[in-house]
Amino acid sequence: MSDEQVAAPTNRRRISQRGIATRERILEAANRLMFVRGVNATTLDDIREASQTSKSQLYHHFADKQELVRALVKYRGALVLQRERGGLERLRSFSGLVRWRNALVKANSLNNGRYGCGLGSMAVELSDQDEQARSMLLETFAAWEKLISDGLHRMRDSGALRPDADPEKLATGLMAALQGGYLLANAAHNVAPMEVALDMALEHIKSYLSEPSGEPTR
Amino acid sequence: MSDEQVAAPTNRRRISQRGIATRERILEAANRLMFVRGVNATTLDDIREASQTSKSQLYHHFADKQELVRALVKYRGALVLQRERGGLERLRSFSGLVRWRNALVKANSLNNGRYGCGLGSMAVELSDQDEQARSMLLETFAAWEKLISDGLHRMRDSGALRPDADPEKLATGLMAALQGGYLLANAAHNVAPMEVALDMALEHIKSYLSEPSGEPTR
DNA sequence: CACGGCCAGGACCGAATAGTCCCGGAAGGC
DNA sequence: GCCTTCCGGGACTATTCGGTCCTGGCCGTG
Repeated sequence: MSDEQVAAPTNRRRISQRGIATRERILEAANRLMFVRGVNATTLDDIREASQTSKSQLYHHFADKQELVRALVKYRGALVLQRERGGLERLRSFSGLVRWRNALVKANSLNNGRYGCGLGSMAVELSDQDEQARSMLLETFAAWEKLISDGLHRMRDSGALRPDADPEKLATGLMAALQGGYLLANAAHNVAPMEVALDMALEHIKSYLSEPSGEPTR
Repeated sequence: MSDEQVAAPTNRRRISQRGIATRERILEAANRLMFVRGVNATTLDDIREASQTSKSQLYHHFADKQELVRALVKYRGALVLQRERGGLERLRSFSGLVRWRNALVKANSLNNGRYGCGLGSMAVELSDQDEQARSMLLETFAAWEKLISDGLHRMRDSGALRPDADPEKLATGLMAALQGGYLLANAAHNVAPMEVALDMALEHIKSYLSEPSGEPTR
């Protein structure tokens, strides 16, 4: 772990492109398998096989399973944030939110609602058993919510949202609806509940839109 | 399971009060432990120890761990529905919903948001690994939502809710907000997100209240 | 009061899975 | 072009945990 700190006299490069590729392959396999089976139900042998590597590599790149899981939390968090940045960074209007909603629903409908949210599932499974994983997930959720609330702030600044709208609370509510929607959709093997949940959150945000464009509740 | 059906000639009582008590003790212990550690992270030895019983009892009352987990799903589902029936059966007004919300938040705040919803956590952990458990959880969620939507129907029939309110969708949205709130609160070790989520859902329902009592959006 | 069935206890077994070790071989510097 | 260094492979070990089995004793019944 921290023995990279101990710089040997001769500049030794402990990084190698092949090594990085292997590490990536392991994480990618862990990501796939743990997404569908859950973290605890996935064995290291499953991962080894799926990643076309070996035990020694797993333990070369990760101290133990817990470390691998933590690395996965980081990995998956980065993936989600990157994806979400694409959909939210330029958010400036309500219709942008609708497009964002549609993209999430569409993606999840490919699985018929199964598996839920990569981050949400891990949060449920790990929050009570790995404090460090929990706090990383918490940060990721915060960053994700911030992408949303930043967009809402822009909408408020531009006058699209009324001044009394609270972007942070709206973002939290939307995130909860999203996560709850994922959860119910997973239990139902059907995206419908997720759609209903997101539509509720969007209607709630809609109720904070400024008058000009019409504010009929229905 | 169904071998009680096969009635032997002589009326043999296979039930005994002590046996029932033991079974109950096992389920109660499993309920407690799996609530805080999660299902997969709880071992049968943990349960045996916590319930002051032995291995043979576990396997006397349950065929295997999976059966125990399924029994727990039923057990916990019954508990939740019973609790929720108390809070929702007489629901007739918006303030009743607020009281219901407050009770849930208060209960969860005792854990500082930890552990989440007993049903929701199981749904996440089991949906991808036990089809039967998933469908039982799905039914339980449906029954829970029905308690809510029945109340909303009563409110609509009495004129408290506008005719264009859709009790089923509102109930699904509320349930998603609740589950998402539990999830975020668990990750944060803080009930705040759950409160925000529930308040969003309640405000959404509020927007469907009839005019007379005032309909200020804010 | 004796007998038989059911329940509690816990030692024991086997499989699965996390984690270790050693060797072969490729890559890159001297 | 050799030699050190690090990466990859997979056999091996240890442990945990689900599941079995045998023993003893309590309880109700004839």
